Amino acid sequence: MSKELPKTYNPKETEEKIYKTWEESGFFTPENLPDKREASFSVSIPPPNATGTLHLGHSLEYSLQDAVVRYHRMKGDLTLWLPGTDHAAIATNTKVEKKLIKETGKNRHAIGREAFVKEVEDFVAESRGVMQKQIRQIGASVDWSREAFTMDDKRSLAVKTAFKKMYDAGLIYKDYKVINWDPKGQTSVSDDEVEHRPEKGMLYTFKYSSDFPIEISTTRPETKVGDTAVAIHPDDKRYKQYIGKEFKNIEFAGTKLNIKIIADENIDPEFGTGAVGVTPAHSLVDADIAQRHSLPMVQVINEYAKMTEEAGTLVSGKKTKEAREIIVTWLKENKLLSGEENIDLNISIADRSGGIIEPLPKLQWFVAVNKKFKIKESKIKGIESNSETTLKEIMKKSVENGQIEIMPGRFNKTYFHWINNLRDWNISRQLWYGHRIPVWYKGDETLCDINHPEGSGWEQDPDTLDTWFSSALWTFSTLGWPDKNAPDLKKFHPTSFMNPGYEIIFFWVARMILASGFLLGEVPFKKVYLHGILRDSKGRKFSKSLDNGIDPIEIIDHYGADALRMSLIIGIGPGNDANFDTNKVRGYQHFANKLWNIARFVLLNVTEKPNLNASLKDKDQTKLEEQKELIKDITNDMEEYRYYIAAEKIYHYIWHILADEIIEDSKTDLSSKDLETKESAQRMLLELLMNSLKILHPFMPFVTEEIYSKLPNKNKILLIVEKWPVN
RNA sequence: GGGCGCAUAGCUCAGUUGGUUAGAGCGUCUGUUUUACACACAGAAGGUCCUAGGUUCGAGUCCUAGUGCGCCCACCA
Repeated sequence: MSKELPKTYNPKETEEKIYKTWEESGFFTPENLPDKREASFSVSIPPPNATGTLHLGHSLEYSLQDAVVRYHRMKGDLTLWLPGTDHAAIATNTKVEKKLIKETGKNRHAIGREAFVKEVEDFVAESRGVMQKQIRQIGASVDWSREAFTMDDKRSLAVKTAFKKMYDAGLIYKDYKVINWDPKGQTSVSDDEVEHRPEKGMLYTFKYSSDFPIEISTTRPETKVGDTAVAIHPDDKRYKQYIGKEFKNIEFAGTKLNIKIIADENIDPEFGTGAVGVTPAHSLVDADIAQRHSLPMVQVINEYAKMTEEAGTLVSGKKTKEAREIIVTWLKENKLLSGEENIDLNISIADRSGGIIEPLPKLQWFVAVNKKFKIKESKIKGIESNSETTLKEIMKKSVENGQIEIMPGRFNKTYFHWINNLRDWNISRQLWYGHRIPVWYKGDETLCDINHPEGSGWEQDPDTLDTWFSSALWTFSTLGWPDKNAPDLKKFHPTSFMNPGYEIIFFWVARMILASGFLLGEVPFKKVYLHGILRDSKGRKFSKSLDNGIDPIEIIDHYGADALRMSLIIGIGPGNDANFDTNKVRGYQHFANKLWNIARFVLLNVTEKPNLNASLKDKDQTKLEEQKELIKDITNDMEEYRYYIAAEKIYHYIWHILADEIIEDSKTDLSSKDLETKESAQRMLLELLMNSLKILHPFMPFVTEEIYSKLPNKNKILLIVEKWPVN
């Protein structure tokens, strides 16, 4: 070799150049891959939110996915890794509105829907550029020619088509129901977007009036002006005599209540007084009771968490918190309050805005998960074509029968538990950024269609869709669906591997299974490898308030992308949280340098034209065979998705076997005057190094590719398309 | 209230189906310019694998109970 390698490996000089070489080679696109490839292997990237820059959690995700993808590419599969971004309606809407207020002092209403959406689109375009650059820097071998966005034209068509198909099947319906309302974000949210936070509260026990026979308990006295019933357990002897009685025009805190006494199995006679004041409009549980007993619904709280006129003269127009105090005072003054007790309770919070959820009755769109429909074509085991099924059953069977394997297996339980308790999915949001609901109204007419209906006077539903509705279609909306004959769809769906965080198993994984099952009659992916949360070195979550965020680009600048990737794979098993420590990254930076110097040593010891067919001495042959055995073992680990173990074994082999033992031992042979001895040693080292580069490449693609380019025994243009050494 | 996870070297964590002297990174100590690498090499110290029982020829690994952390789900009003 003519040129001397520098003493130390410099990732900064190498990485950008190498990534460019890969992109220009076209090998990220499966159609351009060399050799005949039968089996396809496809991965959809979990699309990062278009809200801004990527964090280390993304690096974790891409490090593993890229390793998986590169392994399969080398194995000879027709390999596709499809990139893209998610418009993240609620998150982006919030972020841009905040920015707008900060910069101009105007909120979205002040500038209007059209101008606001434009504002968001500009922001998103900019963010996406940053994110694309970051994905390149980590070395992700994604097919940029297929890049997708959940709001682009193709995905919009998919969303509208999916909506219409579900609407036509009767699985999407509009209804006036009690939903989770976020007064801060001014939108409804689904059950999954509600978080619970423990808080100290007060349990008040009282009667509506002095001549009302039953005491009730509540933590929310302000809602009691909306009560229409008192529920008791049917077997409760204390109250049995009152069942069915109605008390009309009870004077209560500035309003008049009509209370019916009803019996319901779900009431716990042991709790409180054993009697519940039923508030159908402001409790999801009470709304269920109300429905069972056909109780009237009185809305006493509005969208701004203030009391309505219906709430009566005493509290009308007040905030809920003030109303509570007023009513408690009124109860005390009228000697109706018999108990106040400190109690631990959970309050509901909207996960995005942090607003306190107020259950409200509202006209919203829902996906019916328990409603039966006839599935035309099903490849899901346990669900026959042309049979009746439900979305819930699709979600259940797809996993139950093993067509989808979730790793680690313990999450199966979580998944099934969620499905069993699942209620209809509220998919409408009162936001401006997102896919607009493809339904139009004209007078009494309602029309669901992909395009604006012909004729004038049609007005589109103002609501937008839950962002997860479009994400649910991701594995196939990116492959040409709704064109059922799209070549990509045929070749690459179901996808092979999906690598999301466990925190979105409900939001996303379950919804993808639902959507793919209904629309395609098949599963969206075969393997779900869940990853955990990456925390800081002290085990704390990364958060803005702690200001402990680490920019992956800084780490890459300092230690190299290979080192970062390695540190995010080794020792991090599926579904486990991990702490991020720069010391670990530094360790693998040293490893990259070690490999570099192994290559230097080997290249220093081979002639310009080494004899690649030199006959091998027995001991050298043995070294090759031992390495083969190790590679078999590693390959087995990778087939079983134990990348976190495989990478460590490779590390150990290269450093402590190849460098510490084999190279050390070879030094005498390399300086031998016997040509055969010398050439045998040279050949052995070249082959061991070559194989080491191949097996390490999925994990540390840059440094291995760079070294590969300098080796005399390469037989491909680039390492990325080299053949995996065993099969 | 239901479900799940974790507890292994000073620190952060691996340990696949139970099988020889329990591993990695970082840290500590002692040496060493040696055909590459001081981002290195040679060597060393450091572990009752949370506790107590049990199964087994054999347990960090399986079972039971307990202790301490952590997570998820759930509107006991």
